[in-house]
This record gives sequence, structure tokens and C-alpha cells, in this order.
Amino acid sequence: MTHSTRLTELEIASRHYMASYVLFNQAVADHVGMHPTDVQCLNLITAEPEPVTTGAIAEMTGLTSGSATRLVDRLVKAGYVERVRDTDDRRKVLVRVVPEALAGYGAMWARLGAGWRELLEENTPEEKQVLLRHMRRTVELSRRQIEQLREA
Amino acid sequence: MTHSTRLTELEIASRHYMASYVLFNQAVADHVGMHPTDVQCLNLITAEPEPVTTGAIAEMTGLTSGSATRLVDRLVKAGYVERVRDTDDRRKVLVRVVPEALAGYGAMWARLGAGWRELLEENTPEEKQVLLRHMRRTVELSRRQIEQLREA
DNA sequence: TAGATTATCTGCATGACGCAGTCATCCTAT
DNA sequence: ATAGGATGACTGCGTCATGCAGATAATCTA
Repeated sequence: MTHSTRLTELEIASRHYMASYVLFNQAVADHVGMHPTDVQCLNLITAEPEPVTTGAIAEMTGLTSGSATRLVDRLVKAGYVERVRDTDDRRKVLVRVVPEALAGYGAMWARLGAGWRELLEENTPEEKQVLLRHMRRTVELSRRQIEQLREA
Repeated sequence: MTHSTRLTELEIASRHYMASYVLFNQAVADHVGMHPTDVQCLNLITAEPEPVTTGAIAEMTGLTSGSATRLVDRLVKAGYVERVRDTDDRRKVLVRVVPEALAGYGAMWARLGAGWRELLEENTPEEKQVLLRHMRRTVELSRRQIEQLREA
């Protein structure tokens, strides 16, 4: 990934791949009239089995706690989530997705997701394993490198 | 990718995968004191064999032409690129990467890129083909869906 | 050669974000 | 039991990236 040396096909593809996600995320956000960060956040918390705290959202999105609060404000205002105080630790605020509110959002994903799912289904189970492994490894590597960057 | 149905492992991994890229990009940006968009842009234009126009940058990043101008302003100010008027069409501005300016930037990537490259090298040639194909397909699908979203 | 089109650049307004401080709640050590 | 500290979430304020609309210069076309 130095710039003096030639980049491999795969490295170049990676860049465009990542860039395309940013564009896609932006397009989705524009379409539903939200900020890309908000879409990103919704995607992350709907992937979680349980409601998450504001702090967890801050960590997942890389925002400060203050900005995460504002992010949740926007999602609440838009009706996508609601705040629920944690009964165990009353300092915490659980952000719960409102399933009904995701109807329109879900309808969009039903259209888009179909194409996406097809794309995945074009792969054999073995190939899917390769992709899954690569994604997980990447997430892990990314996490380590972020730590490294913050230290230095 | 609807939210009423269960998400597959691969779909969940995809989301975290994409999210991790955003975080990583942000961390890199913080590290070099730039905006994420600027890093994104540098990654894209250094992946191109030839200097690109401001308009091309606008398209690649999804920004308006005005914002792209400002983006280039920042990169110029930071010394990463320089503006060169296109001699064929003097309306156009070619944005050329300044190789020397990427020394520090490149040094960082040399460290980070090593881990990244290793990750890719952990795959057999066949597996790399699977990844490459998937990335290209995704970019293509993404492009089509963005178009679809803009129409609707 | 005039008018339309294209590529880039600017003035202005909006809004997301970080920072630093505040408040409420929980934990811990004496 | 209680004081001091830690933790989680929230606010005031300033900064800055971005979109929008219009300006300017260069090119194309009838």
C-alpha cells in the first residue's frame, strides 16, 4: 500500500470496494433523508440482538459521547429508535430500535437487499466461507491497527 | 437485509466489515491530521495511473463540484497534490499527486499496509480470486443500486 | 460569431462534530 | 455508612466540511 511500489489488482480493488461502500451509504442516507452516520448506526444496532447503550454506539461509530448523544437524538426524532433507561444501572440509556418505524426503511432494504443477497448467493458455500473469514480477519486487523495508530 | 427476518452470519459480518473500514479511515485521518474524506480521496487518486480532474474527484467521492474544489484546496494546502491546468482542455484542472509529499504518508502505509498485505497473502491464489471477484461484483452492484436510489 | 454547454471556483447558510464542562448514578475504601 | 472517585449521558459553544446557487472562463455548435 506504499505509493512508490506497484499496487496489486487486489489492493486496487479493495480501495474501490471500500469507496463504493461510502458512496452507497451516502446514497441510502440521501434517499431516506438521513445523515450517513445515522444510517451506519442503524445498520449496526439492527445487527445487534439486544438494545445497545449510547456509549456502545459511540464506540461502534467512533464518535465522542456527546456526538453519540446527538446522533441518538436524531434517530429518536426520526422515530427509528427510543430511549429506555437501564433498570440495572440507571446511568445507562438503552437505545431500542422501533420495529414498526423500520417499515419504510425495511422496504427499501427489501429491494436493495435482494440484489445484495443474490450477490452473496452466487458463491458456493466454500466461497462464502472464504469471504466470511476474510471479513472477520479484516475487522480484527482493522481493530488492531486503529489501536496502533492511536498509540503512535 | 430486512429487519424482520434473521440476518445471516455473512450479512452481519458485512456490516461490521464495512463499519470497521469507516473507523479505520477515521483513525488514519486523525493520525495524519486530515479529514476522512481527504484520506479517501488520496487513496483513490493514488490508485489511479494518471492525474485526475477535479470533476472526476467529485464523482469518485460523491461530492458536489464546489465541495470537490474545496477538497482539492485542502490537499494542495497540505502539500499532497498540485493543480495542473489541462493543456488540451484549459477548463479542466488536473490534480497531480506530489510523490515526495507522500513520504510520511507512505511510511505510515508501509507499516499498516504490511499487515494488510499479509492478510491477503494468507489466502491461496484461488481464494484471492474469490475475493477479487466479490469486490468487483460489489462495486458494480453498488453502482447500479446508487443509480436506482437516485431515480426513485 | 453568438449562444449553449462544460469545468471549476466562490459566497453563504446549514449542521455534524469535538471539546470541555455538568449532572446523575454507581462503586470502593476506609 | 459515607466520602471520594469513577462512569455514563447530556449540553454550550466554536469549528469546519458540505450543499446550493450563482459567477467566470473555456470549449463546442449551429
